[in-house]
Amino acid sequence: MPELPEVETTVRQIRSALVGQRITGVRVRWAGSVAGRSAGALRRALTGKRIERVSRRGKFFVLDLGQAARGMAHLVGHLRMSGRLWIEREGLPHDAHARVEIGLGRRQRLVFADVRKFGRLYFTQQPEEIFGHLGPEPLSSAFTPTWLAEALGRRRRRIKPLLLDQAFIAGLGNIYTDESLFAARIHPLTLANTLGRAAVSRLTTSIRRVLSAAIRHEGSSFDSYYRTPEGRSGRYQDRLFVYGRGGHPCRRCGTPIVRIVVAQRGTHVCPRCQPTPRLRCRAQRRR
DNA sequence: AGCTACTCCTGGTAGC
DNA sequence: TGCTACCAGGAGTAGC
Repeated sequence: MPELPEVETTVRQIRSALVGQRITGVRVRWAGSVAGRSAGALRRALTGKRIERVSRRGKFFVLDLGQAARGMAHLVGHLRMSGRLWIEREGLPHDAHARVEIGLGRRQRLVFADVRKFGRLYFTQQPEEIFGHLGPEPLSSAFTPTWLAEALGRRRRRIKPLLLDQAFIAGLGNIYTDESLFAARIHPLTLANTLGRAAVSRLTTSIRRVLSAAIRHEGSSFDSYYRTPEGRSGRYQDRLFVYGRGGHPCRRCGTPIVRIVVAQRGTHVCPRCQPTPRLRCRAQRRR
């Protein structure tokens, strides 16, 4: 499922083919993929616009359209569970799961495909209305141990659902949250404000390292859903320590990885490397 | 504030 | 072989 590394990989691989292109037309094959407006309205809004910039914010991809002087418009999208983007030659038979096709110059088109139909495209003048609530980018300079320690200290919440909360940090999903917590040797049920300075420091480093390594390996592909725009599977799934490895031996200590459910999400932990938080330890110390 | 349940949706698979 | 039932899961929302 596309998280930050998969969206980053996608954006990097479509950027050079898109920037400078003018949109020649739009075909919506599944109206539900377009948020907030009709297929016709999206076509009228996009047709004729020039793509100036392609970027990412959290798990959203962003196409900046038109000239800043005349007020930028933006095509923002979220791939959710099974969305994909790629560029192909105009005239090919369309993909079975193609939901929106955007005509470009040079007889090419940008395809937004999505098996499970959870993904969405938004056309907007005000992208902050769509992703303004997002927390900091974990690979930016704003994401520091100091910031994280302060932010965690204010939350009485289990660390895993907090890391999955896009308003807290942008871009982490189920896979990279489990991997980051394992790398930091933190149990997913630990209360955020009980983490010590050393643990917060490890967590900061782990999140950055896990995401960077996943980007270097073009993300993770488990099922047939995620492929890069160039058609390759990701390679990071072969390097995972816990996600999807329930019952298999921990790569660090050999203890079988356990799958539990936290906040309705499958969650993978090494019971030895990530000891269960003992909420009574304060009371015990007092005795 | 933070938890759970529910919704959207399909392909894959377990069970019969 | 072919059927049904169930599950995964990002994020928004409702209700407690």
